[in-house]
Amino acid sequence: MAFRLDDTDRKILTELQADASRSLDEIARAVGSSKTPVWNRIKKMRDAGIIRQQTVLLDAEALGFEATFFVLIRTSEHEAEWQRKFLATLRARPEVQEAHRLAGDIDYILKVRVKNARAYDQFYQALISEVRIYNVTALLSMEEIKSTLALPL
Amino acid sequence: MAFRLDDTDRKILTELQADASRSLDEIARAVGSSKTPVWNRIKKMRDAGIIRQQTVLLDAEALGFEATFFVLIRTSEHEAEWQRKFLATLRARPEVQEAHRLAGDIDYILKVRVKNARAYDQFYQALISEVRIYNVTALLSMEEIKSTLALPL
DNA sequence: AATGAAAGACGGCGAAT
DNA sequence: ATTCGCCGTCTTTCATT
Repeated sequence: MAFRLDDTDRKILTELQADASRSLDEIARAVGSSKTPVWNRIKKMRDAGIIRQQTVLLDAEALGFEATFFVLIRTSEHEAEWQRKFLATLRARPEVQEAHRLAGDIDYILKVRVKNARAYDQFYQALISEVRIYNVTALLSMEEIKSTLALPL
Repeated sequence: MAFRLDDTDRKILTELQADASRSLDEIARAVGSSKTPVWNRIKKMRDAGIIRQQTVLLDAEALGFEATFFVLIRTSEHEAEWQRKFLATLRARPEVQEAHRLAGDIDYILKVRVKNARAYDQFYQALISEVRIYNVTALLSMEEIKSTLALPL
């Protein structure tokens, strides 16, 4: 899984992360190379799965998604079947933007993005009706200070 | 800031979120329209800031970013100057992918992505040396179950 | 591994409906 | 607000060094 990047690869990824809408020529100029080699490198990284997806970042607030919750979950269940169902539920729910299994006494953390507090409650009710959960703490975000996916290469 | 989207706008955004590398013609076909109207709508949404950025999603693990922490922060300081400095620090630190100010007894949550536990410790030491913090809990992710930015439009 | 050329596809925009 | 269609630019490939 460890992919060897050289300096040029890293520069290309940095440029693409910052703005993937630019033309190959512009990217090439920015990294001090030219079209074809840059194109070949991008293709290689795409094929290797380093570059997963090309997408657009939307303004969630402007689209009416005004509430973000971080949800800390403790469970007493650790059977395979319970976990399978829990994960399937999380994956199926579009308001769940992130879900991680944790080390320590909190078992899972979710990031849930919804239109309002009511929509969160609906999600919460649906979740606990589908799987047994021992303890849930919801942290409500008041302000998104920073949000980026960019990796510091 | 509330932007009025119609059904076609929503479909376009859904398609772009799923794969922004496709041509205008393909997007247009997918949403049941044609090139120019789709182009005009995208331009409008771009200008309105609904579409913020076009970017690539990278495979963090394959690039050696193997540790993700969620960091819960309590502070006793609530002065403007302290907060200004704290936010500036978070924004300047590339390992901080997300930072939210919270309601409730936990004041802030961070998502921190680093190469390994050592790199996290370096971040932590740098953070507490720059600003006074009352209490920090770091939650280590064992498994990323889900990660998406897609909003359910 | 990089350059240059070249075909075809695509974006961007205007005119017309 | 959509269709058609044009032109210039860009992607993608290949031959060459």
